[in-house]
Parts: sequence; C-alpha cells; structure tokens
Amino acid sequence: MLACAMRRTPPATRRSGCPLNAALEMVGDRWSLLVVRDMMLRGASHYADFLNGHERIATNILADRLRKLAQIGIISAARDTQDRRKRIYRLTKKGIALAPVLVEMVLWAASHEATGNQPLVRSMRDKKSFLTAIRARWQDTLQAL
Amino acid sequence: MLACAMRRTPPATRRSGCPLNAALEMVGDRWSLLVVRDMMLRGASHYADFLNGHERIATNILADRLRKLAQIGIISAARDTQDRRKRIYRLTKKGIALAPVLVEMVLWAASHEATGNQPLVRSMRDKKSFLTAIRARWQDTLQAL
DNA sequence: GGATATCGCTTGCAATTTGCAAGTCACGAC
DNA sequence: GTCGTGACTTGCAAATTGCAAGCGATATCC
Repeated sequence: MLACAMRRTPPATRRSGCPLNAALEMVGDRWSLLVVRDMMLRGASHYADFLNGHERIATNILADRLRKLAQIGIISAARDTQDRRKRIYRLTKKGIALAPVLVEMVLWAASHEATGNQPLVRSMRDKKSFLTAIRARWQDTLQAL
Repeated sequence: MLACAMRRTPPATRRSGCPLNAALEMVGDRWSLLVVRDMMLRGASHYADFLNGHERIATNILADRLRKLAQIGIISAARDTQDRRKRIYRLTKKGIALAPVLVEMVLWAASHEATGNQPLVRSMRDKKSFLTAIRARWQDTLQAL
C-alpha cells in the first residue's frame, strides 16, 4: 500500500499550497495543540481529562476539536471496552509527529515570556532525548492494547 | 539592563502558565504566523506586501495582526524615511526566534499532506543551515538601516 | 432490578471574531 | 492643484467562541 493512499485528508480546499498554511488550517487555533499536548505530555485519553485541563476548554469546543482532529487523522477515537460509556482518544503517528512543533513553541515562549512549568522547559532543552522519550512512551501505550 | 526589563509584555492575564498556552495566545491563530513567514521568507516589509500574499488576508485583519504582533514585540513598525506614506515592518529578535517553530510546522505538514513549495521544504530539511541562513539574512537587513 | 450517578456529548444563546467591500486620509508625483 | 498610492478604518453579515443547561446511554448501588 502506498503511503499516499493512507492520507486521511485529500488536500481539501486550502487557501494556498504553502505547507505552513496547511499546518495552520489543521492546528492553527487556540485549542487544537493544547489537546495534543494533554495527550502527549499528560497522558490524557478521556473526554474528562481534557475538560479538566488547566485552560478550562469549553465542552462544545472540545467536542468539536476532537472531531476535527480525528477527521484530519491526528487522533483516533475508540470505545473503551472496560467502560462502554467512555471513549479513548489516542494520538496517531501523524499526531505524535507534532512533538517537535510543540517543543519549539514551548522553548520560544519560555525564552521570551515569563511562563510556568520550568521543569518541563528544562527537560525540553535537550530536544533529542526529550523527543526520543516522548516517542517511546507513545509506543508503549500502543503496546498496551 | 536586565533581560527581564526588556520584555514588552508582562505576562498579561493568561489562561494558564503553560508556555505552550502562552505561545498559542500570542501566535495561535490562522494569520499571525503567516505574517511572520512573509517577513522571514519573502522579505515582506510593507502593508501591501502582506496584503498581496497568496492567502489573501483581509485588510482589517492584517491591520489588527500587525498591531498585536507589534504590541507583543514580535515585530517593530517604523515610518519609511524615503516615502513617508509607508511604514516598514521588521521582525524583532523575538520574531526571528520563531524560525524553528515555522520550520517544524512546515516539515510536519509537508510530510503528512500533499503541499506545494517543495523547494522550500527541501531546503528546510537541513534545519541547521537553513536557520543559519535565515538569521544571517535578518542581520543583514538590520545592517541596512 | 429500580433509583442514582457518571460520561460524553448536544443545544441555546449572547458576545466576540472573521471576512468582504467600501470608504478615508496623509502623503507623493506630475 | 489634481490625481494616484499606501496604510489603514468602518459597516455589516456570517461564522466561531464561551458559558450554562440539558440529554441519552451506560455503569453502580442498594
């Protein structure tokens, strides 16, 4: 199977062909990357995990973002077999590949503003080992299925 | 002078202390990073340069974003001494420091979607030399003042 | 096994933001 | 002094956001 055939979203109608524009049309809003962060760094996987995050996302917006992120192929959604009321959200390969973007945004913000969570920032300074660790953790959660 | 004293924006009221949240409150919208891209990659410096970009930003939104980016300290604005109708917008140090973020977003989008401008993508693959070149060009434009 | 709680949403609605089009106003060119 | 240009501002309809309340399916308790 060709990699191309696996893309979830055919280019759609983009305002321009610029890859940066494509990225921004997918995750260029206030909330999408925070949802990704919660999954990647805080291990969030249930609806309530995201709702209770520190930024207090509104429930209708959360539902909308989860839907869009799934459509785009950044996350996958599945019913929890242990508790059928719950759904489990997971990062896909495309989703975990956003890690370098998050790292650079965090490092940029931390070096130009007064921000919290300095331990996280410090651990990100060694990008290579941070990314390796993140990817390893993600692989592990896939094993656990 | 302490570095801290140079910050343009005292933390403001953020939804959370997370550096990623801070970054998103500053540039987490559809347009801000496209404006930065136009300056960084296309050498845009006048209002019309941005207006005529391929994504066709609306004029009121452009004015708003230029104002906000200047407030935050990502760009600076100055009257053109050659033609006093014009204003010249330039990236500050904080603005040019966004280059790694742009690079990672472009590389991510290009490897998960069908996008245009492959020459740019290819040149970004060697991140280190790409960033060095970008920073050098930025320094040059400052010399020319 | 019927009442109660929990989970993941949806709905209503006001307020803000976006996007397009049409000005406006200072300056420069002729 | 008239005309064009550059950088915006204004008006307005449409879309998006944010908050609160509700709802249906599933689990838990007694």
